Amino acid sequence: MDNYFIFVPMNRINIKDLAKLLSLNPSTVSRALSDHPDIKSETKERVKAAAAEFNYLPNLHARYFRQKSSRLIALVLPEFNMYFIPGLMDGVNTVLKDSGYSIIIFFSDNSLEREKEIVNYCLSWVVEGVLISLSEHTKNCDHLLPLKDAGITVVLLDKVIHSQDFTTVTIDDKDAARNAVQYLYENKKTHILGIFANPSLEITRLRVAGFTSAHLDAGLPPPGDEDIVYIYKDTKSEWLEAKLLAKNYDGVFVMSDELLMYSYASFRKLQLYPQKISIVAISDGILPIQLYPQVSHFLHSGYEIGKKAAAVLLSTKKEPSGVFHHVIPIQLIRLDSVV
Amino acid sequence: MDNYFIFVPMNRINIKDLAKLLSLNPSTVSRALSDHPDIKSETKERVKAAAAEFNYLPNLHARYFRQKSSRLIALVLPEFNMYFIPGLMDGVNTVLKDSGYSIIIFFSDNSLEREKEIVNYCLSWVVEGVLISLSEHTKNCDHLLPLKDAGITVVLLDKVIHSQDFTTVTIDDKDAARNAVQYLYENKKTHILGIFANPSLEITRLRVAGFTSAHLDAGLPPPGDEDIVYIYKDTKSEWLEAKLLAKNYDGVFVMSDELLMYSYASFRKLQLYPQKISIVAISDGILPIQLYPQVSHFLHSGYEIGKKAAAVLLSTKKEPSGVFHHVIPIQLIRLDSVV
DNA sequence: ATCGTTTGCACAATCGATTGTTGTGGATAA
DNA sequence: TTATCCACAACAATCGATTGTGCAAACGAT
Repeated sequence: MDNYFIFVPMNRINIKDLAKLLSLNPSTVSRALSDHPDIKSETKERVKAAAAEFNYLPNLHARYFRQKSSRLIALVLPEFNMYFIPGLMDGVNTVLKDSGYSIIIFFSDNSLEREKEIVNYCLSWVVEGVLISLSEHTKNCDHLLPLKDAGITVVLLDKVIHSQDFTTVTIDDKDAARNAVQYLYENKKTHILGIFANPSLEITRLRVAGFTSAHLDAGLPPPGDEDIVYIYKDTKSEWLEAKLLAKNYDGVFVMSDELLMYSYASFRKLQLYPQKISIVAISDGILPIQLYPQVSHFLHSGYEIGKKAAAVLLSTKKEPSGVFHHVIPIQLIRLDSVV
Repeated sequence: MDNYFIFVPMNRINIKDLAKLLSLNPSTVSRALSDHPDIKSETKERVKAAAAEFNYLPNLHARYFRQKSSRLIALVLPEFNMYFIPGLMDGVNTVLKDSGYSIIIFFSDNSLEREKEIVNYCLSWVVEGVLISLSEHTKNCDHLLPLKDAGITVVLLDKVIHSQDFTTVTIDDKDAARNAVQYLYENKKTHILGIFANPSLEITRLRVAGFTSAHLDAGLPPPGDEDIVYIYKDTKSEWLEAKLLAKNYDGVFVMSDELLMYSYASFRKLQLYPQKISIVAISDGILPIQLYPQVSHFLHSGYEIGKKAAAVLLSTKKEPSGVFHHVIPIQLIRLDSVV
């Protein structure tokens, strides 16, 4: 008298069960459900009715395993920030939700090692496409090549490294920074401090380049080392405040929402803004309108980048093509902060 | 002379190829890679070396298909808001990232129909757990029962409906609202307006209940219909402003970040805040400190809820247990807004 | 009546990995 | 010497769905 324990009540119907119920062959059931012309319509209806009645749902692992596809798109993000990422995800989801693809999401936590692990995961899951925003410790895209070799479409977005191997979707970082400075200059600001993130990011280097070249274009003396500050996570706000007071700045360029959030309190506390300086930022658009007074910015829309990247990925899958570097146009949002 | 196009360069190594290369049986390779005691260590090393050299990665569809599991957790969200969801995702990811599970994400777009579709997707993907925050049109959890029947662990979080069928993780909504009002009352505010979201949400009803009962506890007259406003997406701000001026309010309770964002401009524009009224909100904590002046709030942390829900899910999978309703403690963050 | 041609379905192989069972050579014990 | 056992791998079935092929019945044309 053994004891039998039933751990999982297997009440899940598969295609074989369904076939048995209908006295048909599984292959017939499969073809009926996918409207194969070989199956007469009466049979199709019987099969579909039974499938609905018994709540048959195909096992996608089995299906995609056989079909050598997965209908899975990986979204790989370096971290979760409040500003840019939500819009990006929204944009990606908007494009993919009705395409039959599901989104599998990974966070690299800004670690190259983890990014490599994730690449392996993507290969193991046989995903059909990868949307990736790189970690800040990633210096090249070699670790993504196995994806390409496996025939998996890869699109880099936002935090990218330009190369001839992978398509990218970004804003024109250099141009955005250049325009921001020019906008300040047009409003008679000539002493401009630039606040930037980690200089090892391509996105930072490009924005610094734009910042610098705009000075030259405007006939201003090029910014000195003291006019460009790089802020890391552990930078003390006192240090920034000293920089702010070191010169008689009349304009500030802030390269991201995180930095705007970080530095805004100092502007207010030192009574620099709006009294003495004007501010222009590059931003996703949410934070600047929440602040008081608001901040003019060049709109760097995560939503648009996400939408574009997902769309590019889908169209590349439909019709393979070469490597492109897509640039999302930016847009000046004029608010209070430049006078 | 036909033309042959090679669409996908199949350079992916599977376990059979590896076995052939090593003159071994696939089963031996499989056991070697998983350190089965039947395989001698010399063979194991040969196999592992070859696997590394040829970059062998297991096909997880095949593996999990055979093993009847998937190592996939579904995260189902009603929409993407800037305040609560990012923290929630961060919390979920923090717990799951090292557990061997991958996160597959779905957005219901606040549609019950889509939610049902997603349930089917979860079944089709044979996910091992579902973390779900319900859509605002969801009135009961019947559509989740198939998940339960299939033996899939389900945890409702934040936007939930309490029932005896599913475990939930929330804050004590009623208590949070009650405490908020009490806090205002302790600061001598006696004419309080409550700003609430869609009254069909359980979360709204609970907070309204707390709002009302706190009046009674404090000996205040219960709030009239005019003291409770429900704001939908298309509500005009003029309407709210009329309400704000209709009575001589000295306190306002705002039930969420979205509503705080929505109404804050009106408070400022009408010069009610900080001049005439005090504000207390329930918030994820980000927005209130960005506003100027800042807003005191009861911290409703998406991060904590996400972490807890994911942890509960994992522990339930390890050791199945009954239905629990977990409540995350809230915490008062005193900032400028109550005087 | 005979020979195609459809029509409609069954049969069987297959995807890649895991796992229960079987088999073999060598060492040890009887 | 023969029987027994163990270590190590090979063999084969299996998961659920898809898909190439085979084949009988039905039909039409000659």
